[in-house]
Amino acid sequence: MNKDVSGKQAQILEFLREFIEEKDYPPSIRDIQEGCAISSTSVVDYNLRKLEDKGLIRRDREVSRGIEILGAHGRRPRIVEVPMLGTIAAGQPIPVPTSDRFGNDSDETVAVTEDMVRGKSNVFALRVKGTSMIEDLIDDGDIVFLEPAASATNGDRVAVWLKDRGEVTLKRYYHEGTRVRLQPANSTMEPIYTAPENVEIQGKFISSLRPSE
Amino acid sequence: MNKDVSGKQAQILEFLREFIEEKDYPPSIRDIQEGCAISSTSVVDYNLRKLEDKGLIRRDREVSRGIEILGAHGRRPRIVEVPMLGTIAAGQPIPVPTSDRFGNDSDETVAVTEDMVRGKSNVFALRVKGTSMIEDLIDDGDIVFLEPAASATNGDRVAVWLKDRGEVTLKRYYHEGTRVRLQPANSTMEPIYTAPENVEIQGKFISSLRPSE
DNA sequence: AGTGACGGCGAACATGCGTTCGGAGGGGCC
DNA sequence: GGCCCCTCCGAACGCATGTTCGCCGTCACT
Repeated sequence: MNKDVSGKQAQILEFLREFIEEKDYPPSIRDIQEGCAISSTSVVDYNLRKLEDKGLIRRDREVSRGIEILGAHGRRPRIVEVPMLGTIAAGQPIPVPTSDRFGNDSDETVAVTEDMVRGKSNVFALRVKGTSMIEDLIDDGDIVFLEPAASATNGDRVAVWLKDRGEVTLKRYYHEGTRVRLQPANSTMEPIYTAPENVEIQGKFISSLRPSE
Repeated sequence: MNKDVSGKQAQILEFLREFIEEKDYPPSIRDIQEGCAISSTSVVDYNLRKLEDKGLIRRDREVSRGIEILGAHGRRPRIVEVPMLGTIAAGQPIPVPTSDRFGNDSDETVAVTEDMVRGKSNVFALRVKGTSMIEDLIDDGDIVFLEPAASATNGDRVAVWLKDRGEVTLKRYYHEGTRVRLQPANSTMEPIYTAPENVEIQGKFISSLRPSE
């Protein structure tokens, strides 16, 4: 079978992409017919079957507009909207992310492709203020994605709540005997030493993103 | 008018999101009816009109499944597929991105939200090999997005083709009198000095992305 | 009680839309 | 020519689906 689509089939495929991009729902067979100047719906059907055979689209039979583009150029990467809960590393407390997501609609969110938060489900985002993690390549203004966590292993980058100071900060976490060392990734800054009871881990670092201004 | 949807309308909206997320095309009114355990199609229609009045969805009348979710939670951020043309900073030449995009379908691409390449149209991506730009927060393994360019102003981060070496590298560009200085952002590395005729600018840095492994 | 807005019901209607079918050119092959 | 395979036509068929319409119960207000 001719694997590389050509002519009419390529045209239909292209039309599919444009239509979906524009309208957010797939075209009907007759939409395709008009859009590609094809004389009969059966020709469209015929070529759609071909495309389906070649694995380029998937059709839900008996369902209006039940066409879905497959393959690298059709499969839309999943987008996740991550709630942006505030700013970190400069004093302000952040609210603990509630598992109750309902009613959050008015909150600011960042939309990212799902590979930024791979696998995780309750991810939240914080905007970084300051350069204390610069050597971990996290700059002022970057966005970090965290997953809720209550504990960490040494070396993890975590958002911690310092009870005595009433602030939240992003640091590397080291439990050293009877104390906890919160290590900035910035050689001009000193680590924070404190008692384990004074720290409350809020989230674990997943990934960071530098918004292109 | 009651702006905050509740009960049945919220349920329908939620069903819409889930259905589209799963199937990639909108549900029919009867799909909604079943999915939300509603007794009549007219009730669905009634509530859809309400939702439309409130500006939460858009309907294409007389069109099957012509429902589109609006608002922050419905509008999918645009995704752009950027061609990944190769690796940069360790010797291998990269092909010049051709303006002829046709037939590129088999090439590897990265899908990112459009804000990573804001405004630009012919962006391409390269995977960074090495740490020569580490102080610009570009690490080994990062992906950089570049726009085609033939010239640059001092301080720009550019991908340049070094004719005598036959390689491409990512550096900061400084034109200094009769020579060009290509400055790594890594204090352990020395700049490259060369003649202007020897360098050919291939692209200008737009943004970088650290894939979460 | 009367009234009117609101949300819901169920049936019928009119179209949208996928599918099917007989048929017709146009190669490639014997 | 005769025979297959691919592609395309046009029309008809029939289920899918959006829409309309009359009617009902509830609630607030008068």
